[in-house]
Amino acid sequence: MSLGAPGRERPTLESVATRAGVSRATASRVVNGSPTVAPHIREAVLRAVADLGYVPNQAARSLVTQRTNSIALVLTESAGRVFSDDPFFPSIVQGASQELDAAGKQLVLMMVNSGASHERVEQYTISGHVDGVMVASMHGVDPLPGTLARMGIPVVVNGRPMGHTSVPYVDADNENGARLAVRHLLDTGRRRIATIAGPQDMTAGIDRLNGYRAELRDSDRRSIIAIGDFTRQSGIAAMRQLLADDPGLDAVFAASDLMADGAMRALRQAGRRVPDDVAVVGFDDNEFARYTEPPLTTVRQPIVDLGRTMARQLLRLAAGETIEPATVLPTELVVRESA
Amino acid sequence: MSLGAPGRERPTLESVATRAGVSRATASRVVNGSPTVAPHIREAVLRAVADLGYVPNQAARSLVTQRTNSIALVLTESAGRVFSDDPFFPSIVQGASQELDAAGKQLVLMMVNSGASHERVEQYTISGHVDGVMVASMHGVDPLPGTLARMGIPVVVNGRPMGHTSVPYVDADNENGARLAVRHLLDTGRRRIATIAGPQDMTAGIDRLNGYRAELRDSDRRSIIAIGDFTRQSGIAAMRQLLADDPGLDAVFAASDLMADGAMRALRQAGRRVPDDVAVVGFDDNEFARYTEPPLTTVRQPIVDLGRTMARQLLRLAAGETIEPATVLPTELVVRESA
DNA sequence: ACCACCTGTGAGAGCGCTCTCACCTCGGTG
DNA sequence: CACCGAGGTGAGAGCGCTCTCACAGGTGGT
Repeated sequence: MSLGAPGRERPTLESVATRAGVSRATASRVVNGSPTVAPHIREAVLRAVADLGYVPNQAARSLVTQRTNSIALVLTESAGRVFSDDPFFPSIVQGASQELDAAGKQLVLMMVNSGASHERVEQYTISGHVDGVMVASMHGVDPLPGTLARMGIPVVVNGRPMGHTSVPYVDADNENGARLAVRHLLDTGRRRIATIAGPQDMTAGIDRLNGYRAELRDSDRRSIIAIGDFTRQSGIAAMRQLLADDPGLDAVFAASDLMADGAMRALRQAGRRVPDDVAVVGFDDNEFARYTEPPLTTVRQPIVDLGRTMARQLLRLAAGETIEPATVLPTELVVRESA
Repeated sequence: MSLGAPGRERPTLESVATRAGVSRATASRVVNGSPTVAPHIREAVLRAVADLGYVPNQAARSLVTQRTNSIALVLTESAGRVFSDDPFFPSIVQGASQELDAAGKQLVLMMVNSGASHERVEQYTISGHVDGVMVASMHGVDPLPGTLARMGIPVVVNGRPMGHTSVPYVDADNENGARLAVRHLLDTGRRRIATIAGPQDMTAGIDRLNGYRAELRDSDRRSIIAIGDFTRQSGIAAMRQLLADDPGLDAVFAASDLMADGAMRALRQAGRRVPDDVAVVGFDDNEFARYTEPPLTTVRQPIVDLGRTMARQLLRLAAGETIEPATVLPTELVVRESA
């Protein structure tokens, strides 16, 4: 038993060549689509390939070409939060996967939790396992992307990095999205508009808060702020705090749909009606936003597209092209019933 | 510009050996932790490794060892549904990733949509890119796992496959979970218990329906059935149909939390109170089940653990061990307020 | 008729690593 | 004191592929 793999030996290029009556070099040319092969020879080789069920050995190929056709996606976040209720990472994965598939590249997923495993990622990357790395980092100043880039590995990150790295990034227009939300609240006659901001060690949290502040400032209104961490639970807590701080508020902009949902629960428990007493706007436009009660007005950010764009940029970078240091995708307001 | 990678040449084993004043063979021994190396030599080699920043080239290593240290996770489902609101796949990924990380293996994610891309997966797998494959297939009779297994590639699938393959699988105890749900409803005095079943081309859907039926049969009650596809939307539609079919029903067991949530909405719209008029039990125990109104009583299935177990079994299989053809993880009832 | 040239093909040198095997040096044994 | 075995080390043969280079044969110009 043990060895597991029965089946006959895997055919090699050599065996294909022999069967087709050509040299290994020519067989290789056919397999790799070189144009300098006579039609009848190409035919013969292709037939041999089919007969034998030949598939090139990727390791051998990588060894000589120095390329692997795979791309790593590094998800740095406590594993628990990466994949909970929040479809953010899954959507990034989906987008990246689509784009890589189309380019015939494979996606290698790496989840990084502790700082210790950073080294693991570096080792893995250097060991020539991948042609490039996408980093969907969330928190603070993550040294990983910079380190990899300095080693000469193509890197693209998701979300504007904090600090001042020169690593190219892809992000949604968080600030403008927040402005759109607040403007909508202002336009619909709301006067005391609070916000439940995201974590302030992430640019997504910071930028959305900035947008909120900027838009209010432009219309001479005071800001009322509580901080959450994008989760529903934190939205509940933040909303309670806001109500305590300013019972007269008539609108809330939450920096995530999950927090907006939490806020609506807290409001309901406090006897406030949405949107009659308090209007609520979220951020993300997750699938469930259509199903909250009332359905959530929110700022849509194209997460899948973010993943796709990140992959596309990385592929260009890995191909030796020069890419824009920043790609910012537009956000838009989706008006439903909560505001 | 172009070539992208500046930085000096990557050091090879040869350069490490030279610097340490030993042969390549000995350097290799040290790097791979062979015990038959004199301490002072080992020291010298390790120093050279550190000085040079040597990292073994994975392609070269794979070429000779015929192993790659990576494992594929194939997700076969329309991409849209794989990563929407449903944390099923993300949780599987999380579990598998944890286990593989611990074993020093890498996770290669492949999303398969059309039947056409099955061939892509086969090619990729055969090309020696991975040491084994986990298939999280959802629908009907998927030929992929069988095909791979026949090629001598270690395969483990998630969820009992339909048809009669001999591919080992890992699954939750769907039938008993359903029985637990129905028994709870019976125990709490419900008389007319309906179910919103999952898709009947998936064993998860079938087995849960079977459990429902079996438990009702044991207590001589009639079954009232509607079929959904695990999504919230289908839960809404199914609930409406059930209400039309049997307005007197006083309980519903939904085969997914999403459908249970949909059912509760439909019930509310129909003016029924939960749980006073109609009790609702879900299946999954997704994160949001704690946040529905009222909080959802549901059958918990250990999805992350499913992913972990799948990975563990696959690793054993790939290591040449014999593994159980089926591993069934227990489900348990989580009582909240909806029933 | 000769030479320059282009096209298609094959020979062969590695890519960086692992692993078998032979070898060498001891310490212990008969 | 010859012999054996164990422990430690090095030489070298590949793993399967790509790619450079040389070469064979045919074409066209002079």
